[in-house]
Amino acid sequence: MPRPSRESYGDQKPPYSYISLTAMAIWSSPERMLPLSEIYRFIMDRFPYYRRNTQRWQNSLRHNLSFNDCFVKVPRRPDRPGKGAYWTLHPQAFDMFENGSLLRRRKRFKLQKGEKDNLNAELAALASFNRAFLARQAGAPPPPPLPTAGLYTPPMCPQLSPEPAEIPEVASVTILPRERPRRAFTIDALLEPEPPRSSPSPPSPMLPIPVHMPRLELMASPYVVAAQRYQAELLQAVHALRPCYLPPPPLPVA
DNA sequence: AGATGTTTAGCCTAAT
DNA sequence: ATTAGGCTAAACATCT
Repeated sequence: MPRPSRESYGDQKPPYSYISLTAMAIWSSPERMLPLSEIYRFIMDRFPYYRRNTQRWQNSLRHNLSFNDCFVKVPRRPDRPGKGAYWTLHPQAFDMFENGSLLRRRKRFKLQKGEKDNLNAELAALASFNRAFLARQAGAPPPPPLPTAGLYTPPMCPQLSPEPAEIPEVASVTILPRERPRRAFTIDALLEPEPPRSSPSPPSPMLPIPVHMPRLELMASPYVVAAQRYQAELLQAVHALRPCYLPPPPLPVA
């Protein structure tokens, strides 16, 4: 059976739920996170059906983003102003779909109360860090250009092939075992120098999970990695402003 | 003002 | 019959 092409649904409604469509969009992006407008654009580009009645389905999609724990809202980094936050997938939500099929979910992804509280605390700390950074910047001369002024690429985030694989397609995705964030998301913790890295630990076993997605390797926690990375960049800038008060910037996460 | 985000509610369908 | 997932509408809040 030939695999259906990207546009094969034509003006017909594709058989994917909004959750699936949103997951596809997020997955297709190099950073594994997108602002709402980009999610809309992805869906409209690939599925002509959604070029009509935009108000209706976009309302539904926003409802899904807010309602489902599988989507995580990441505050924008302060040097990337714009409307709305970035949306990403919760790393534990990757096996939501039965047999990896995007056509049907295995079960609703629901975080435990404590997990949700922790996540919210992390993200709130991140947001307040951003506010503190902007406030500091407002009262000081602008910092030197940040090292990665262009496209932001999380270090552990592998790139898709330049032309993203057709979506959906059967592929094997490897999920790295969840690991603890190296730093807590508190201002104090972020202002501490990064602890020395121990010798590399032996590779952990991979957990192969078949899903209908482009081939890629997923890190444990995209938003955590992304957030840590940009906080490191911000700290470099802050350090340049107040060199006598702050510890040296963390080592580049290469 | 318009875009974005949150929440509640009701209806439908499929699975259990 | 009950439950869960999905879709839609709508009211409201917040942000740019």
